Amino acid sequence: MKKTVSIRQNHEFRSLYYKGGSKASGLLVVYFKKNRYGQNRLGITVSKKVGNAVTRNRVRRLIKENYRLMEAEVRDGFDVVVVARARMAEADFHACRAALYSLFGKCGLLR
RNA sequence: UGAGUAAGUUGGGCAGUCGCGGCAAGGCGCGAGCCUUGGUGAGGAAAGUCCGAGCACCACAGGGCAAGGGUGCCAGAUAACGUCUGGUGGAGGCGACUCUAAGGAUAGUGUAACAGAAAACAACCGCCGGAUUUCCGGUAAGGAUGGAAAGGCGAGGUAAGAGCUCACCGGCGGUAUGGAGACAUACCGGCCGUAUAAACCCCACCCGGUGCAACACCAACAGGAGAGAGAAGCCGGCCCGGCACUUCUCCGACCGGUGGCUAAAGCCGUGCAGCGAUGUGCGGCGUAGAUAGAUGGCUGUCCCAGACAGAACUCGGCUUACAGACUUGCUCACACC
Repeated sequence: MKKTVSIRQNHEFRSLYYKGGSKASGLLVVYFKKNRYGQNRLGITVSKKVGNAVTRNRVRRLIKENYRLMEAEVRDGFDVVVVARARMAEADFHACRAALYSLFGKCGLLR
């Protein structure tokens, strides 16, 4: 199984916000854009509005884990950034999973 | 048993399963890297970044003074501290115990709103004496104001009063004794104008600045500087010279890579010294090191249903947040013997 490649550079995030498509729900916002690497890259943004360091870590892990589990069903060749909104602080695994599937579906990222 | 007080420990457990970061071993690959196995992987506050150190660079390179900042009862502990320990004075509590920014008001300056006559060379009312009515003098006992009113309270004394005199208490100064010291106790003296120094200030002691995004090394592109050679391009009739080309060296240095980066004034047990902080001997352990940032998800199960909260160079403290569970010492009340 391939490891999840992450997006790191700030300019890449900004490029996605500026040029990519996006869909939002109450919990999450997804930005996406076709890239030229032939594989997917994931970036996760959790702002300080969500909570303290522990809460942000938990949210980041939830999103990462859910993405990992559904990665096989996602079309290749996209950069995706998932932004957590404030309400994610109270969300559990299943809520996160539902939101992520719904948004990815709307974005046309699922096979 | 109840109430309290001080100190300490712990900070969901177990099983299955899917994952993540270092490390080690083995394997595959020219290599970048990949795979397998093993072991390891957040806190008591990791937090706030408030003090003190190590370490790094910059500045000064010796010393003194000034400025600015900090500390402020005494003694000790410590690498150091604004921390800690043991004391002293003061405050609170029946008590165990707790709290205390606790030098100097006789170096000087300032301030003390409102009220009040007066807030520090006190006379408004009152009281007493003399004039006789409107004034002069004495007086801090009483009234009234205030957070504070000229040591407190009682007696003597007096025209009325007053530390004017005396006893006790308090404060100040001196002497003696005890103590390492802060201080304590006793005696003597005169009765000495309050509070405020987290007001200026005075005194004593201490202090250079910036921080791991420090700093060191490796380094691509652009750019800059220098050196050498050439018969060969351009300017030129030719030489010199200049420009361009090529080679080398140096500077520079984004993104990036490596180091710094974890063994440390370390932790556990125990003996000795000390009231204690702590020191020291012996034995054992050697315990995260990421770089967009690793500790998580799911399922089952148990219980008292899980608080505050996430390492980012490293230590010693302080401060703040915190559900619950547990241990020990001591105090008070009640009951029993």
